[in-house]
Amino acid sequence: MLTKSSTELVRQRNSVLVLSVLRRHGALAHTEISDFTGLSSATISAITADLERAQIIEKSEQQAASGRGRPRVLLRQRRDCGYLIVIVISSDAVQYSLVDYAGKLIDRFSEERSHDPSGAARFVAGVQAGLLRILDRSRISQEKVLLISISSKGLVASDEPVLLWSPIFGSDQIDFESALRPEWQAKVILDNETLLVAAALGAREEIAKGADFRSLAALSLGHSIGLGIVRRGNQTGQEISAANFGHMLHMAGGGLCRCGTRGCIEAYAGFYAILRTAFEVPLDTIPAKFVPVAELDKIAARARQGHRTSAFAFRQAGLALGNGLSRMLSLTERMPIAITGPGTRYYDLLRQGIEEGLGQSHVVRMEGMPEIRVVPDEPILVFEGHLNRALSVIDQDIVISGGQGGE
Amino acid sequence: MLTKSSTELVRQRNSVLVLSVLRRHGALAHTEISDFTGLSSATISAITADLERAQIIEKSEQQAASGRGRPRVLLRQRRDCGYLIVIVISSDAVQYSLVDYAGKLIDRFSEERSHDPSGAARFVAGVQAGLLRILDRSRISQEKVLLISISSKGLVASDEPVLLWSPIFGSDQIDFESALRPEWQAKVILDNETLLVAAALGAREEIAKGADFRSLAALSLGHSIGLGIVRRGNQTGQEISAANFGHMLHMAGGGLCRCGTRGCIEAYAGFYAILRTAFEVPLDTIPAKFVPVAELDKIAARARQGHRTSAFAFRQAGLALGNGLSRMLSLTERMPIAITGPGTRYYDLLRQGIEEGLGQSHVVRMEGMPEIRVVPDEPILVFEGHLNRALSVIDQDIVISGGQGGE
DNA sequence: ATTTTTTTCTCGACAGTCGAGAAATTAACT
DNA sequence: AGTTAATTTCTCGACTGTCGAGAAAAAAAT
Repeated sequence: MLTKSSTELVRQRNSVLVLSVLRRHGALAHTEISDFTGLSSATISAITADLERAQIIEKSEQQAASGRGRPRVLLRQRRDCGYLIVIVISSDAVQYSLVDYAGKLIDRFSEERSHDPSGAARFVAGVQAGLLRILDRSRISQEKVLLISISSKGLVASDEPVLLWSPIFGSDQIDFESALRPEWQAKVILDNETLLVAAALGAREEIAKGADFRSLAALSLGHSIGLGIVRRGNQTGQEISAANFGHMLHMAGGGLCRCGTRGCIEAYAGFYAILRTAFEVPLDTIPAKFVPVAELDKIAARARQGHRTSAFAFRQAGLALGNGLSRMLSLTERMPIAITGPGTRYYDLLRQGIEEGLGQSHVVRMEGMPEIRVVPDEPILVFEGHLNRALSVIDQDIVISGGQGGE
Repeated sequence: MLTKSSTELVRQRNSVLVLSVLRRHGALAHTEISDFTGLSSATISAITADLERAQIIEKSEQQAASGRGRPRVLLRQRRDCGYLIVIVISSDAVQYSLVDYAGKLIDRFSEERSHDPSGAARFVAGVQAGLLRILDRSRISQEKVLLISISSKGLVASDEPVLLWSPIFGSDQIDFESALRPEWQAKVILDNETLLVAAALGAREEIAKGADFRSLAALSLGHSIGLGIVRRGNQTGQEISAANFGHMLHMAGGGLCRCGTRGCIEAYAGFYAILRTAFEVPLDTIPAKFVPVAELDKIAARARQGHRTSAFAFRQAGLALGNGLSRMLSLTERMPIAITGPGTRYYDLLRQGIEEGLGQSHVVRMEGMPEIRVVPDEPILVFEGHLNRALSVIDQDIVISGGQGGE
């Protein structure tokens, strides 16, 4: 549905544009902002004056004059304009990070997650406590927290911050919005972890390639399997789509998955599945809840030394991944695939299976093998994705609300 | 990538908005346009005056005054403002339609496609001839044709009007842009046929449900299998994604498909595949190029009378479709599925298999069976999709170019 | 001290939207 | 017939926004 436009909307959009340029390039002078945005100098004056009045940006102290002429006045975000809390939920820990408006990490700690199945209610209480703790450690007032950005593996609702299904809590849903709402007035967003990885890689790609960038998929290999897809939208930045890839059907009536269904990709390519195949345990055995990486390393070592069954386990995993990716590519355009997560250390063993699995489909035979790259440092990408996404949401909100009520 | 906004852009967008409202509701008075768009009366005056001057819309003749007060002056598109040619390519014919700017069908004819494999080059020549013919029959000058909107089954490039793969020409690519470029200055767009069906259904849904509409998939059953997905985008109307669903891998190393790959969905659910299974022909037999519907009707009749192998063929087909759909749903959000195409007449036989196939996956077990509806009149939907899409593209272009050079 | 160079700020012109009220036009009422 | 009420369209001034040009500021070079 189209909607009406007004001159005020123009100002809003251009203000967001200025903030985003500032975000991408750091502190900038008047002239540089004008160059990057394509807006005229007069407009930059007007917009920056507004933003300064609203205490969103500030003039930085005079730096050593670089050349002759009137020295530049650099503009930068006010760090104390607002804060962001990032919560990364993984299977064994929850990491809390406090970030200022300029994107600088102020504080961070992790809390081990006990593996008791006490469920969602207690976990939510833990998150509430964690939030208060990070706030307390840094002595920042609660109102200054503009956004809480959460990520988890699993399936996330598209419009609300609700975790629909996760490998940790199963289908015990968690609604973070309502869990935090009375105390926190900050906006709450929730994203699939691998989606953030894809978003981060997409942003990097876009900086490198510019308009040539079209789309990209990120595949995360670990205890569970995740997939994120980033596509460059028509105009509105880049449109991002999450995925429940790990539990896509690989083979009807196949091996039993942790989720209780048979034949999921994860039941072939998850760590526990590789273990199961390597030890020739029947495929309908209820899988182990958690597999130490050391265990898998041993199997990998054996496989590399030529041990048949071990190599076969990785090959089967690759095949499931390859088939799944080929199915994904049947529904989207051709795109490069980035593989991340702890499973990348076994890529040498998985590769042949992945390629074979891909090769069995029409799209790949027609368009050729997609580019596959390995990007091991997943946690960095997750955090980067959080920042990209969260800070641009904050920019948006801050401009719409016209600063902190000051006008 | 964000881009700068200006006041002129505001006018453009609002002009497009006015045109789109006119499109949806037919001839409207000043006041009504104001109501529908949310723009003030003064703005409507300014915009409509511009559009009238540019000869895009016109005041209609006074109608019988309906109530008291100053009588309304209805505004409507000028039919002769420009024309659209719609080309629907199907396996046995090519249909040409000439439509005026108001969306009214002026002329239409079909040309049988000879089944000779003389290939793409000759086909392109046929299209060129067809275009000239429809132009000639209606005595409309070539410059007045603003857009040529083409649809076909198969895989379409996302940014150019290039047919990458089709059941008819295989991977003999056809670039319609360059094929028509010297003679025709009209814009050329190409869409997957089932995508247009999905777009049309999505538009209907959006009218019925308003903002509640989120997304929808259309599945077309016939000699080949097609899938289109429509999602409501963030702001920019609805974003649409094409799919190569028919040749998604159903089962590795499975039955031989027309495309030369093994195990495609089509190799189980296409008409020829159902025939093959019903007659217990080995699955690696090179499939028939074309299957008369009457032939399939016979099998269906036998199946309905309880004939085992025939019923099995439909069940297998349903299973492949259900598995495929479940895989699609693993990569997207939950959405209703509309089934169209000639294959809908066998839906009673396919249904059980489809539901079983869907039920084998994690998403469906978790979120429940998606809503499935049967919408048999596919050709109408294809044409409706063409019109929706093409006319809104024309509106866009016409506003940007500021009418036909008149200012 | 003056000139050159570079950056920032300011002013008037222009484009767009909006609200209010004037103008137009018909039906209904006395 | 004359007047009033209702309804629609048009117009005017106010406001917001962007832009180009040139003034003002400030440091280096001459």
